[in-house]
Amino acid sequence: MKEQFKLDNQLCFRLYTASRLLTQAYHPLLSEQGLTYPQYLVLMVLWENNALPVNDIAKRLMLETNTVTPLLKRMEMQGILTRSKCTADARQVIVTLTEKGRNLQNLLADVPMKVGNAVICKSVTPDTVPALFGMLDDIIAKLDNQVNQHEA
Amino acid sequence: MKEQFKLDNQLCFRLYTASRLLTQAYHPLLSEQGLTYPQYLVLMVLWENNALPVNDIAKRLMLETNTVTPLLKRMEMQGILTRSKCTADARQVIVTLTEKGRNLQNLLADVPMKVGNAVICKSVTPDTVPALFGMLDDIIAKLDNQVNQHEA
DNA sequence: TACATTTGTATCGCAAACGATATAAAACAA
DNA sequence: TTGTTTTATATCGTTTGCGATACAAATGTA
Repeated sequence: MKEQFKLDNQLCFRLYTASRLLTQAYHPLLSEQGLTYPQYLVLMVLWENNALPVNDIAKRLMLETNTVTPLLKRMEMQGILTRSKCTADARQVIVTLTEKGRNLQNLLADVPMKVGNAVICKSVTPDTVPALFGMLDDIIAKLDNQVNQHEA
Repeated sequence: MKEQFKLDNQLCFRLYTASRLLTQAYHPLLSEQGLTYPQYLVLMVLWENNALPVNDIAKRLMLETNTVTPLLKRMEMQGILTRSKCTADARQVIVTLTEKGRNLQNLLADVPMKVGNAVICKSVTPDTVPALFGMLDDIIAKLDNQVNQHEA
């Protein structure tokens, strides 16, 4: 059995598992407001930028529009945001938060702290988080470059 | 805008994105053999342990059986493994690799190195990977405990 | 202007994930 | 032994992700 095939030596499996479990930690907090984790991500983007075209939201989340479009439609049906054709460029769909969407920030005010506390452990503390962020950001940048280079 | 709601301050979004992008890096290599990344994870478990009940596979991957069962059925249809009732305990379904499933290890021999090279970057090197593994393992253990305690 | 190309978004199909629930077999208890 | 609980899997429904593709609007070009 080659060492490289052992599950315990896989970075991807760790990222995949940590991502799933941390997303699950959000679940009870978000479902109180009828939200999923990807919907919460869209909200964070729109809280920073009240109105954006679909493409900008997708780029910010590093997702494809074919993932984001149905997600936005579901959020529109919940009255969290509106989708409207841009007059300047009729191809674009501008996504705008509603009052309800903006107000969700207040209703979710304690989510970041609760989830933050849930991950604090021996090796992950306010002191070490910047290093962890740095490594993850580097991995993301490296992989993103490779995908983009492959396309070009 | 509260600092805690900014996308750039989110651990979960980084894990989620890094996981997705790294899984995408596997895609061209795995699709050559008609495999998906979760199927590759199942293979790694079974290469370590030629035959296992469904539950053991699910526990090793920290997934629910309702995720693993359909995954295994698809792999069975591809002739990678077999699913058979256990005679000692008729509730269990024992999953066993076929010759084809075992042989996939040879066909995928260069995958770990290729993907490994794809993530090497400034802050992620053979020297720093152990620290990264440690932090991710701690996060996973902490979150797993909280879920299990919540159940008990 | 006419035509080709690019861009922005959406549709389609399939494979995960996972909460909720069902079902049968085993283990346990009265 | 009978009834209850637990265990191992599976089914169902919904939401993601994403590759492949479609399509209309905008842009570039001959």
